[in-house]
Amino acid sequence: MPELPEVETTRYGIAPALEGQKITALVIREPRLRWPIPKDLPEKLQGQIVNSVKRRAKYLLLETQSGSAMIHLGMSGSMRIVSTQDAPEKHDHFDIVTAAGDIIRYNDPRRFGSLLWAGLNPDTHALLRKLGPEPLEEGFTGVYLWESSRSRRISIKQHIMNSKVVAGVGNIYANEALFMAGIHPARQAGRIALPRMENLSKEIKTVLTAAIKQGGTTLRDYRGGDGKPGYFKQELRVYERGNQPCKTCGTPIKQIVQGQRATYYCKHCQR
DNA sequence: ATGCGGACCTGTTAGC
DNA sequence: TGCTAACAGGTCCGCA
Repeated sequence: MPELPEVETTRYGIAPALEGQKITALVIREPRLRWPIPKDLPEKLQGQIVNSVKRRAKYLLLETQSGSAMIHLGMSGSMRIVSTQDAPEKHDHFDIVTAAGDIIRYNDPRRFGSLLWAGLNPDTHALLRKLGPEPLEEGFTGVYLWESSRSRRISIKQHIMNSKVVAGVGNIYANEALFMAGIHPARQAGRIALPRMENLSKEIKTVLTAAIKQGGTTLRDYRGGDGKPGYFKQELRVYERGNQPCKTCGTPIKQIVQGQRATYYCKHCQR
């Protein structure tokens, strides 16, 4: 499911039930996520007040006085707010219960997600320390992207999907941004000139911002924290459109595999 | 340092 | 209709 816009949509959905609220319990039903949920996490969280819900890359950070809980949704995770009379369903791996009586419930069929503890300065956590800049912040620019790619022989698509380069650009939005920027996804990152990198950094920001505005992209079963699907799917230009006509020129969209991930592009519009 | 492939899981769909 | 294989929104790790 979730790329950056979907994680951001989830953040909007769950923040009102968490911010300023006291956590009365963390109920774990299945600790075997990508990394096991730490055994001492329930006692760490119990009694803590959530000051704010933030996002770094695709991690949600629940900030409390003593540190932050760090949640990743993996490929198939989602969170929703339920109440005490709602029985847990299949793959509902943990609940965060608040003093107001809300339950923030985590569901993840593939269990690629995680729930970890990050301490008082989450940026120093091993999983966050090496991340590149946030794509929607000022530190991510065409100059940065250009400098980060000199002498790199990897394809531009794999380069922008590398979380050390920029945090949180996943497969859907990498495909879409490259189409919007008119750049062929297989082009070597180190061979793209600065003006085109300026263009690409802008399109990454534009496509992510537009997707957040639409509540994310619902492909199969994704729902935001408020239970609504995302409406960005109708805006997709190339993703999952193999053999269908390019919305700009009509040429059939090509589908290839790069780094074991599906890539879609228009061979006429992208060079 | 860089790049590649494998690994972790379950559910859905395409193909025979 | 039913079985099997391929594929799916992520990303870390180990090896060459």
